[in-house]
Amino acid sequence: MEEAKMKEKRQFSGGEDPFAKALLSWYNENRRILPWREDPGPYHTWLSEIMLQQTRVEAVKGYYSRFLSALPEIADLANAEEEKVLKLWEGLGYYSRARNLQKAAKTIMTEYAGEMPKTFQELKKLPGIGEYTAAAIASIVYKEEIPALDGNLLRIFARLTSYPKVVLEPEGKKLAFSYFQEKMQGIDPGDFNQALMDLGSGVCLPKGEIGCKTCPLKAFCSSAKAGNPMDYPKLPEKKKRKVEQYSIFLIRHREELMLKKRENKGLLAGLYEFYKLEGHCSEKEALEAVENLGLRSLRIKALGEAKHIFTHKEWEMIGYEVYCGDFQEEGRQEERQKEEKAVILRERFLPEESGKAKKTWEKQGYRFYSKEEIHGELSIPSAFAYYKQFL
DNA sequence: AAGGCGGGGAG
DNA sequence: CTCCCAGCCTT
Repeated sequence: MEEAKMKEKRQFSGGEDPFAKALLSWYNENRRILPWREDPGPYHTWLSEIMLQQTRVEAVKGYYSRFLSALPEIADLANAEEEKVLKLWEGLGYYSRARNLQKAAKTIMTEYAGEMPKTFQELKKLPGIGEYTAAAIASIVYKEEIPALDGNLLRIFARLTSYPKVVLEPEGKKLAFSYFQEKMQGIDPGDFNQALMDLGSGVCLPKGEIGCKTCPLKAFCSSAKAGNPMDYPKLPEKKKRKVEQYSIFLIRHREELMLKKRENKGLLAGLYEFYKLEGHCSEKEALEAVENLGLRSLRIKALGEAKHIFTHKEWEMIGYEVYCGDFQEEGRQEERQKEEKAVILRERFLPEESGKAKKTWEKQGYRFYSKEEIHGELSIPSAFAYYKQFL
């Protein structure tokens, strides 16, 4: 009911060009109702486009509304703690997007008087905004006639023209750009772009059951005529993933757990991780490692194996949970003796002189965090999803 | 031009 | 398992 009403409210003019007319007419009937479309504006469109980079619409919806509730205006984003922004992004992936988003927000506040720049060229200067995103914002919000070439538009172009080469390469993008820009003249460019995106996600699918029968552009499609749309787009050669092995440690002391904030660049930048060693170590080696950190281990439990697949690498992990006693001078004698009885693998007393080696973990950047801190503030990536269940 | 950078859904 | 997703940045 509500949906039908909103659709009715907007009509999309396809102009006189038959291609655009067919596309926009289809869009008018079949467009998706999405939060960022129904409540548009520079900040909303920008946020949605960043979240949607290499990410499915369904995955974004929840993050989008939660993010906007927490940070409703660009100024709120600019002034927020980085930790908070990352927490809002936790699990969404490509975390540099979150950092760049906030960096750009700060730039907008200081260099643009708090107002989003309004042209493709200016938008593209902001961190995290590349060719596609600048085109998307410029066309949707400011009606600039620029095709927003994402995976959908490139795939559709390749099929429409039976493009014989890899369309993702510069030459293919250039041709696709000209092709669509010519057809979007005189039409709302935001609608044109989004119509193609919806067509790509609902009809002109990458694989599976392709919807040529219902496609509004069939009459214009070279590969459909030839009967081989699935031969396009031509794909680049794929590369092998590198496999890495790690041992993951849930090191507990009293009610706290040892974690480290990762470096601010590279893989999973700025996120938190468990104590971790390269390679798969045995239970015995695990205990030695813990003791080398300057900790007194009481119990160890194998948590099992887990695998996480990234785009370009693969982690094979084994995990241990290690309970640690108080450090040397801490704790009462009585309690310690009780703890020692709980040792199931072997007993262990740190010699007094090893007090010097105490807290080696801090030198390596590790710290103990409470459950409240971990759940409320720290962002732990999904790569550790299997071990997060033991939190 | 090539490679790094997440995570998840679908076939 | 493979492919791909409203791509961007660094080298």
